[in-house]
Amino acid sequence: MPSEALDIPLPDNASSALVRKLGALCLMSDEEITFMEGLQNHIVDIEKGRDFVEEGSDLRTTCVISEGWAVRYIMLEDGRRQILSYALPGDIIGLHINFRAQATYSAAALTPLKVATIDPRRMTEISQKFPVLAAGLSWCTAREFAILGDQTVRLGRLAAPERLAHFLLELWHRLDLINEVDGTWIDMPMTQSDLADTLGLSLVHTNRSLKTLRDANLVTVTRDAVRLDDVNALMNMSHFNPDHLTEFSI
Amino acid sequence: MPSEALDIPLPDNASSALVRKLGALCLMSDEEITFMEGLQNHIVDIEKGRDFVEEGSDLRTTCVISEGWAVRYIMLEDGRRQILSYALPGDIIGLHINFRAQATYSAAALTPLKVATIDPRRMTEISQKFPVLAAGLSWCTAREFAILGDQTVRLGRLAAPERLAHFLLELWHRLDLINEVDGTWIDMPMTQSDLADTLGLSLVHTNRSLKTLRDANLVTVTRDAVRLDDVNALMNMSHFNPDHLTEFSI
DNA sequence: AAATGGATTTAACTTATGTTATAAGTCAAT
DNA sequence: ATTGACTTATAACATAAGTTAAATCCATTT
Repeated sequence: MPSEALDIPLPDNASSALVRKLGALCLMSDEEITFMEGLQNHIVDIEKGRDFVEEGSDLRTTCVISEGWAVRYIMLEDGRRQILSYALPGDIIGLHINFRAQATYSAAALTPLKVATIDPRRMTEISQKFPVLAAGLSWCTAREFAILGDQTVRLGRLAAPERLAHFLLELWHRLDLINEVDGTWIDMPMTQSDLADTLGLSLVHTNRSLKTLRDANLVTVTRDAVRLDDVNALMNMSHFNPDHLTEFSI
Repeated sequence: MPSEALDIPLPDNASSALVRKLGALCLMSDEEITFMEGLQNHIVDIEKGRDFVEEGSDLRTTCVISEGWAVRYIMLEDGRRQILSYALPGDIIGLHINFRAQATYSAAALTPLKVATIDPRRMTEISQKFPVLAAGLSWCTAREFAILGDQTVRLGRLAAPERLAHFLLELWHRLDLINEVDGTWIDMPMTQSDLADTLGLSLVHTNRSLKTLRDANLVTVTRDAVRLDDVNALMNMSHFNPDHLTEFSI
């Protein structure tokens, strides 16, 4: 209603995930929406499991996730792997790569992926020409930092079942923001092994922790989804602070 | 030499830590240096131990560390604390706070601190008017992300003595970049309890890990400093990848 | 000089998590 | 249907890390 009065079109479902995400927090002009959509006209398909950023290699492309899920991760020489973050639709990988020659992480497709690849210099262009978009991207950056902060607490200070609960809640909130949840069901395209590498646990202990939550009637697990059966209990046990994410939802 | 030929003054020791840091990677014009220094004309002193950012409270100030060390941290209701990152001279806390009402972390002074407080809108101004400075700040952001990524690997996948070695190496490299190391000596203004909250360990186990490194002749520890006695061995045991930081040192 | 309080160090014990092994479930390809 | 590769589930055992407690060390104040 207010948007009609102001003649500013709210980005609809036909828009890219990034524009929908940014549209949720700032009123963009037609010109800005058009520019942002135009940035993403080069879409590539990436098959499930494929690495599309490799640590140490030249990184000269900004990737906007259009459809599907990706992970950023670091692999040690001895095979240990740590997943750094999940990139969901609308998320950006490599927003800040000016001056950077080499990627400090790898990225892989957890599902079949559609990615808009953008010349990072065009992102810089945004800051100069479109202050509202620039603020939107700055907001995305702040949000990334908040998510990484929570990830640090999770790994550093939570016990295994707490970590799992905390992570599921984060996913749920993030997916909710982009309208990809169905009630308290969450897609789980990753294997328990991926989950282990996310939570800093062994595969076996990840499975044990999942069983702990199941046995406490906190979650229901199916092959490729999880339902949060008691969100409050999960929040309490894991000290999850939704403010860190919902701050970013207006 | 090249800088004289081009009539571009290299920022000297009289400059702020941030300008020195940025000067190490991009050639700034006189105007840019002056602007950047002018931004930091409001310096406040913060006593050791004081909290100067509090999670949940309004955050409307960007802080540039001018002298001293600070930590960003998150505290759980039950007293568990996790340090998210260290802010050293030249580092910025709250660079991306547009739209953000509330801090998602707290920050405290590890040492007596001199901090330049800046209206975040003036930082936005930079992006529009000074492309070189904007690129410099983007570089700072990318570096933060690389450091947080390493922190995630440290907490998620390294054993206690590995974590400690890895962290010490990170500090050493970061301090080296701002000329605050003396050989392989590193200042250690934090207590072992702070260290524990950094590494996601208990105080006792942090102390044990320190002893492990001491007994292996890898480090020498004094009251307020640590010497890295065998950098190569420390790098090998902790899988430290200096590229993640030195990428940022040209 | 004594006293105080914080920081470090170490020991003894408990617990959480990792490791190895094996079985069972699932899915895709034949 | 049958295989094979991957994934999930559990058990038994080993080890790393947490907890509690107490002693020593240090810096600061009295």
